[in-house]
Amino acid sequence: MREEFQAPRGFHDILGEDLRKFRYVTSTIRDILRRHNFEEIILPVVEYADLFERSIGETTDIVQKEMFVFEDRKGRRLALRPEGTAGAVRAYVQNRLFAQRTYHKVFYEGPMFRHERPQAGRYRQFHQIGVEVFGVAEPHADAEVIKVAHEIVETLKIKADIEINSIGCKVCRPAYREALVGYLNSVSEKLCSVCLDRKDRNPLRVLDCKVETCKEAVKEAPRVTDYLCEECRDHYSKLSEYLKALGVPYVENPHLVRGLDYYTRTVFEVVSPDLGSAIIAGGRYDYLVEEFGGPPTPALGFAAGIERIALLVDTPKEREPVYFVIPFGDVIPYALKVTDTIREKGKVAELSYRKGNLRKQLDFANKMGYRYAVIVGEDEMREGVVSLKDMETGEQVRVRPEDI
RNA sequence: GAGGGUGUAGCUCAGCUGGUAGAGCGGGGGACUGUGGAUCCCCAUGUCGCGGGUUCGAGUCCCGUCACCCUCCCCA
Repeated sequence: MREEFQAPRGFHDILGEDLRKFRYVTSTIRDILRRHNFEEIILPVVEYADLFERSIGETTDIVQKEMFVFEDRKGRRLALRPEGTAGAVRAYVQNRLFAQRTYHKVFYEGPMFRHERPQAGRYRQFHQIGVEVFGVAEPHADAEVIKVAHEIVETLKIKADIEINSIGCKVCRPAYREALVGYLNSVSEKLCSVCLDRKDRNPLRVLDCKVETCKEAVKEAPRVTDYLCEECRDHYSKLSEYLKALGVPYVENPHLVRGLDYYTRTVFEVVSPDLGSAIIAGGRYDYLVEEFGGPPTPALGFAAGIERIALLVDTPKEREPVYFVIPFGDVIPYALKVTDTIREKGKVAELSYRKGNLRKQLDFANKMGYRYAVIVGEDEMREGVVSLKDMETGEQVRVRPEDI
């Protein structure tokens, strides 16, 4: 019996042109992070499920219906990570990084898992690069983190808008929440059924609703920014000032709230108008480290969705600097040696295993996008040289293999 | 989780009211073993996503299922 397998729904292979784009995106981002002096950490893909439940929030969709949860042999509940921040905070506390120095800048890269309906740019296994800054309360850290996000879209030449907001802290959010719920009750007949439910459980998210009548109803709603306490207001206005100083364009979106419970003060999204969704998003989470057993430690970060970004980039189309060695006639031992010599010089060389006349061989090299053809015929062998042809310019010269 | 659409060669797709599978691109070979992006000729593409049903007969109709795409929800 022959059975053909398929990858499970929402899980996919990344190869060929997609992989080229993927690598282009990740290496570009990594290079930006390197210049900002972020330090890499590699985090486990599996954590205890309640790590996410307590940080992201019990009532969020991510926790309620999108986590891959399973039990280990002792019946402990484990989860495939749906995002990176919770694990990063856990690692920060568990490894006592707070004891090493006053602040830390780290980044992670890897797969995340959410059990949701696949769509363009949405997978059950997707990949993120995330950055976190631990131990800095001041808004210039916020500005620099948002600058990194901006640099990413700029460098990759992606059209995107940066939206920012502040959702306050322990001190001011309760009062705002109360005012908001009061307002929402007064317009409840205009809200969609989902929002009626949200109104009591997580009222801030009503502001985010895409239903037209809700958007309309929410226009006159009290604004978080009007309810911020002294410190939060100061933080937010300094952030704006610093972003201007850095030349980072942004728009204030008082309805931006983000879905995860751990955020405080600054939240932001980098939204692609072409995709209609966020490609990078993050914010500040000043209480999470403490909630996870560490010392009180303000922190913030963001995550960038690699697949979504890859949908928006064009990779530069260049010939790979590959030396394609074409043996022609009875010259295999010599061609083997020539290929090896080129590799010893640190260049990329491939000995052609293909059959056919020279025309076909060159045609093949051309199709593969190789930059150089190294023609090794009997004439060349006799003289101890090769004919090196630049496939881009068409120029051809005779050189000794060790001079390539 | 809800709604809708699609699934035929490696890719893009055609295939009428049911009668036993096609085109382009790509691939391989040749014209043409010593110079690529071109032209011409030839060749192979296949459990028609999978399973079941209706029928003398199903790529076509019906049901189920899986995957993908779109919208909603949510999110990177």
